[in-house]
Amino acid sequence: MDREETMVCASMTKDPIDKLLDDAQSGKSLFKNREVLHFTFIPDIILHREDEQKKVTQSLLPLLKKSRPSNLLVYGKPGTGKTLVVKKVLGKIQERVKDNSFPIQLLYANAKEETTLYGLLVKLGRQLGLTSQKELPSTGLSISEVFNRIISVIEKNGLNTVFVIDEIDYLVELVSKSGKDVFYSLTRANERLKKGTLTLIGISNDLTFKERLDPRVLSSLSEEEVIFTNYTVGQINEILEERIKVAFIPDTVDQAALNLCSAMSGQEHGDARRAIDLLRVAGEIAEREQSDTVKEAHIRKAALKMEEDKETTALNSYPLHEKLLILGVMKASGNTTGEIYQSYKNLCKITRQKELTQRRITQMLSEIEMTGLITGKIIHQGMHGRTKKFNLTLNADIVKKAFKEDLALEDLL
DNA sequence: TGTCCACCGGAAGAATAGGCCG
DNA sequence: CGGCCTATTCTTCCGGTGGACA
Repeated sequence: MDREETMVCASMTKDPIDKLLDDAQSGKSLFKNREVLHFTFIPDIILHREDEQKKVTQSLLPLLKKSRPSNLLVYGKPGTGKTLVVKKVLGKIQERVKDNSFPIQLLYANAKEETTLYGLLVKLGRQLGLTSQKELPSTGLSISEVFNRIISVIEKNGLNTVFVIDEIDYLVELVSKSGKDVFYSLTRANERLKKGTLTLIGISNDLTFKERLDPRVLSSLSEEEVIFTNYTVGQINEILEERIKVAFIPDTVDQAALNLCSAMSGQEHGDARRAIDLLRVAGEIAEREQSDTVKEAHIRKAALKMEEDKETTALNSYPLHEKLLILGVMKASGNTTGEIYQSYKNLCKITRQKELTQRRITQMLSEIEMTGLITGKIIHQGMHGRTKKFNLTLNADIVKKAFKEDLALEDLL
């Protein structure tokens, strides 16, 4: 991608920018194939996941025989290849079944990316061909109506659908907020279908989320379970080596850098995604610095950069009032809820926004606290009442940098 | 020992924004 | 269009809290 874009620009010549670009291009590249360093790039071999692949495949075998497999629950920490394996297996099954008049429709949604239950269902519906606003409006219908429409498409076309819901633990949150029992309908949808089938594959990072689930739902959702273990540092090392072979020009990654990279992401979480991303970013940094090889220092820099980027995107994805509130936390004279609320009200006045009530603000603070951008702690001050004190966990400069682009906040920075 | 601060956080329902249907 | 539906966000209301201070 990057490379293509630069080429397009460079072909237009004359500009001083192009000069720079030309120079950069003629400088040596460390990469052979950068694509491979995206975790989601699926190579044919997914290392060290043989058991899991086998289990997932086994539980989905009925699809080949035109019958409905059990619903499936997949557990594992982030970066353990859960989604990759599921997608790979389903892809292969789809491939085999393509010509025997038994099409499999694959639907994928990530519950974390949707703020509402409705949004999640719509996302799934869209993949079933309910694309137009008319067929499936993005708001306004009742949940059960959306559900009925999805079911009726499946029925009408006699589809065999596989719903893959990533981070399904998050869906429990969404459901519990609105009280509707969509989960139940989903897991039991087959009883309503005369033609076509519906198989649910839930992917979860949180091993404890079962406890929060309605037992009726649980029994039908986790007919089969596959647990993905964390990668060990050694395994991550091998995975990286494998990708390095394809992605980099030979001998451009120092052994020390490789070791550091697998250690940094492996020890704590066993997270291969992070390891691969880290390596890619480090490679890019090294290249920009015109270094011949990727060194330990580049890995460290990359780790910093990734941390910052993560925070920046998290900050930017907040709605306006949450942003104002975060700024409020930054600018407040103290860090108790009352002081933060005052500060927030002030910012509202400046930006001419209607201020929300303190109740709502405390709720927002708790929500932001969940994501880890701020930390809160309840303290009792005797006569001076009870309050919760909040602290920003990130650097104020990063917040400023992140919010700079938001026009509504321009005056505040 | 009792008071009382300053806010917590649950519950309920109003407000808003959209779609249906006659 | 008007009446009625739902989902989601926000407000209103309020009982509850733990310890410093009188």
